[in-house]
Parts: sequence; structure tokens; C-alpha cells
Amino acid sequence: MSQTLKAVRGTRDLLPPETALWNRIEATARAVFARYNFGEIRTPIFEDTSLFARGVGEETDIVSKEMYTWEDRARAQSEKAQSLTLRPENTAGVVRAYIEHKLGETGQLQKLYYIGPQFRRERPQKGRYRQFFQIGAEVIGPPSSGSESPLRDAEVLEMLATLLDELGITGWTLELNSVGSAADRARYNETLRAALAPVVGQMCEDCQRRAVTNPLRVLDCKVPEDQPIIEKLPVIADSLDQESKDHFAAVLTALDAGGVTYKRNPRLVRGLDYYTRTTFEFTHGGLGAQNALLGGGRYDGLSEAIGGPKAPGIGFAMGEDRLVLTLQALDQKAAPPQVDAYVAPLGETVNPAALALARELRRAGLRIELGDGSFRLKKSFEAADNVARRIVILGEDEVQSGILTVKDFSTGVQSKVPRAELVSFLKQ
RNA sequence: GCGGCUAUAGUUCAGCGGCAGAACGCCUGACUGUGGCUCAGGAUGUCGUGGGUUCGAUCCCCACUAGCCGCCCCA
Repeated sequence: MSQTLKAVRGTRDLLPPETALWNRIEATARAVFARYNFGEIRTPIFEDTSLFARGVGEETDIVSKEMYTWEDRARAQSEKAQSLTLRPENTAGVVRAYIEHKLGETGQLQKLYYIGPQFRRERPQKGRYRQFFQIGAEVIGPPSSGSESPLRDAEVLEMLATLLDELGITGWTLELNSVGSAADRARYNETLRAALAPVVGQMCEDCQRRAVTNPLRVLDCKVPEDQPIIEKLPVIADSLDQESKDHFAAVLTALDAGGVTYKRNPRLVRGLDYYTRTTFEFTHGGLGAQNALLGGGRYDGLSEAIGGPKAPGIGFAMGEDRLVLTLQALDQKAAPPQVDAYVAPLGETVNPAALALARELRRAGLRIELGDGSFRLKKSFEAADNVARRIVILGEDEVQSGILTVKDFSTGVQSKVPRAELVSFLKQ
């Protein structure tokens, strides 16, 4: 059916009842964030392209291959067209807003969370979409606000463990590493290049390519034959300066005290250029190749990279689509909602009275489905049983007498209830 | 971006070079105001799109599109 319009590749419609699960996830996230004193930030869905080029990194796959970018037309002949991009992630936008509104001038630590769509033009797969939803948070501020403290790292990780637990996601793994400062990373890259030179010839094709373009990525290789070689490569921990080492040690100490279990992964390197020091990933089996539920880390130099003041920070982004998939795999499907009562008018003449009754009940806070007088009683019962705990029958008799007939589907008990008592009866 | 698998009813899926199928769901009746069980009947649809081979294609071939799996990357 080429004529009918369809959602474009990599995008999808979310429909009830699945949206109930999305709502639950978002409500839980908001509640947890509130307990940790985070406030919501909403940034635009598109930004100046250079924000991502400078923030995320020109050489990353995200920026070099996956962004939706276009030239916005100039308003006047004298004006240049502006290059705009649908946001591929939200951290850069948050930091841009932090700089633009001079939030650092408050002297306060900024704790901001966001929930919203992001866009990357990748090949779609389960758990990977071109429009996908992230729930993320950032802790950022001038150094004097404590933004650089390892306690912030530990607090964010502890909050994430709590959030996943409250969502009902069991069996997650937290993997942790420190990639050090920008200088540490540059030094490590050199060390790695030198160590790879004599052995790279024995490795897989991908690794041979990575050894040239991005040696850090060799550590991600999953080819079994390469593992013995990779295990003998120098680890980044040895290239860290003393300050970074102490910082990471302090994060681990705080996590231990907080009772958050983690697994150190010296080979965890993240794909965005802005990450420094602590990096982490929460993974879950059963997601297939896209096994990361969320990822994040520290970005002490990001603000300066995009022209702002020194503002160290740490943050994360959760793949909401992946949270949904994981919860569905754990069989926590959204149960079809049961309304409190189904109002069944008997005959089209009582339709108006049925609307009045439904209004009264709904205004009292009850969840009501309203049927239709053209339905035969049998059909009303069947429709009601699908969605409601009880049926309220409203025929001519009931309108005349003011006594309604209510049948409870779970007990099979049928009652006569005066209209004045109906609300309290249904609230039982 | 690369490689592989797949595409048939609202849903999950059979099927065959010659009238398009099942289950569930849906509609009608048995049953004028009492459902769930039962029985009888009914509608499901351009067989993803476009082209080719053929007397004839839903089936074979090609291309495209989309989904899934792996790679890549990442949330």
C-alpha cells in the first residue's frame, strides 16, 4: 500500500495500553528525581548544528553520520542560512541553556532532569529507533558548588540504582570506569597505539581499522580470538594522573558505603567526546545487541568546549524505549485499565439521562465508561465486562424510580441503589 | 553504511503456479431488561509496493519499501 501514509522508518506510534507503561515509567522517574531535588528542564528539540559539533565531538559517529541536519532558510538576502540539527542527545542542550541563562552565576549546583525525544539516523533495530526517548539528568555548577566532588558521582549512581529498583527492573548490571582527563586520554591513546603496533596484524579487520582511527574502540572488540591480545594491552587506569585516580577511588568508596553494587570495567569507553573521569553504563540481558539501559559520565570540560565558564558536571541518559522493552520482557505489561463502572443506557431515549449520570459520577472522581442506548442489553454486558468492574443499568424504570441497577462482575451480585447513594456505593 | 531472515484478515500465524485459510477477536440470531458457557450464521483481505516469467503469480525471479537478527554505533 504505497499510497497510504505510514510512520517513517525508525519512528513509531505508541498506543494504549502500552502508553500506560510509558506513563508509569515517567511518573516514577519524576517522583525519584523530586526526592533528590532535581528540577525539570525542557530544551528545544532542534539547536544550532555547531552546538553538537563542538559539544558531542566532530569525529563521533553521532555527529559525523547520524544527525538530522538542514539549512534553515535565510530571512533576508544579506543573511546566511543557519544550519540546524534535531538533537541527537540532550546534554549539550542542557549545558547550552546553563551557559545562556548564566545559571553558574547563582553559585548553586544545578540539578536538572529532562524527558523527551532524541533523533539519530541509524539503522533501526529492536531497541534502536530514529526517534527515541531519553530520560536523563545533569548535575552541573561552578567548582565552588561542589560539582566536581566524587560524592556527586556516587549520588547520581545511587539514584539510578534506586530508580531502576522502583521501576521493577531486576537483574541490571552497573559497569564503571574512569577515562581520566582529556590529557590522560590523549596520553593513553599514544600508549595504546604503541602497544598495538606489534600485535595488530594478528587481529580482526575491524581492529586493524580501529587501531588507526580510534584505538580506544579496540577495547570494545567482541571477537573471541582477539581477547587474549586485548587482555595484555595497557589499561587506562595506569595512564591516569594522580588527581583522577584519587577521584575515582573516592567514587568507589562512597558507592561501597551506599551499598550500590557495581562491576569495574577497565575497557568501558564511551562514544561521546565530552566524557571525562567517571563513565558508566547500566546494562540488562534480554535487550539483545542493544543491551545498554542507560549510559553516562562526567563531562568536566564540556561547558568550556562550547564557550562557557568552567562548569564540571555529571549526567546520564536512559533509553526509555529500552526500559519499556525490559519491563515487557519481565512481564510487567500494563494491565488493561478497569474502569469503576460502565453506564449502560437502555434505549436511545435514555441517552441524555445517561450522559447526565456519567457526568455526575465522573465529577465525583470515578472512572466511567459510557455505553449507548442503541445497544441491546446483552451487548452492553459484553462491552462492560471487557473494561469495567461493574455495570450500572439505566433504563426507563430506573429513570422513573431513581433506583439504579448495579451488577458487580467479580461477585455476580446485583443491587438496587438509590441515585443519591450511587457515588459512595461505587467508591467501595 | 554492510551481511542475513521475514512481509497473507483487527491480532497471532498456516498455505498453495489454478475460487484466499485457521484460531482468537468482531457482527447477527437462538435470547423484547441480564453478559461470561453453548449453538447457528456472517464479514474479514488490492496476500507490503512496483515490475518480470507464465495461458494464469499470493506462490517463481528482480527491484524497492518496511520490520527483525548480526556487524557498526549507542540509549
